[in-house]
Amino acid sequence: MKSEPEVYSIQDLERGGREGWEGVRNYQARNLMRDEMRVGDLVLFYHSNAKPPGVAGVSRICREAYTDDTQFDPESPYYDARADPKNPRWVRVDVEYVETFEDLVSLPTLKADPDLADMLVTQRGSRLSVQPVAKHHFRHVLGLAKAKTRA
DNA sequence: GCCAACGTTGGC
DNA sequence: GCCAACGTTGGC
Repeated sequence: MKSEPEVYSIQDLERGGREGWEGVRNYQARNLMRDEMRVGDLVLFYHSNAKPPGVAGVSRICREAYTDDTQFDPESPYYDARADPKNPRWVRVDVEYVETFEDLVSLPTLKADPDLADMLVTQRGSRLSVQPVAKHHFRHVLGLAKAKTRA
């Protein structure tokens, strides 16, 4: 899951412990949250629009998809005038803090790793804010993070 | 249902 | 700040 750290970072999650992942306004991302994410699933927390961008840590799904009510709030930046309270179109999940990597695993690092050549986030033009991660990719990224921590 | 125009994302 | 990628909108 991607977040701009200036808006919401892994450090914010560490402080708060838990957060509703609101504001996703893309159908593909929504469908992933609604159909794939289950309590206990681990999440790579990615800092986008950062210098450098990359995976900053790990979080975990602690509540499955439910209505993202910011869609009905005209004051919210995530307001969607077309959303119908009787048939909400956007959902959020809740995530909880797991860990912060000692050093962020940067996008250039991910892109340079042949084992991650087919990971979605390393693909050109990959801008989906919620992406499925293959188990072996997940483990590999954790391995990179641990290696950095030991060094 | 096509597709051009437009808006957003996000790396660089 | 630029711009490639790509999603959405709306005219037809």
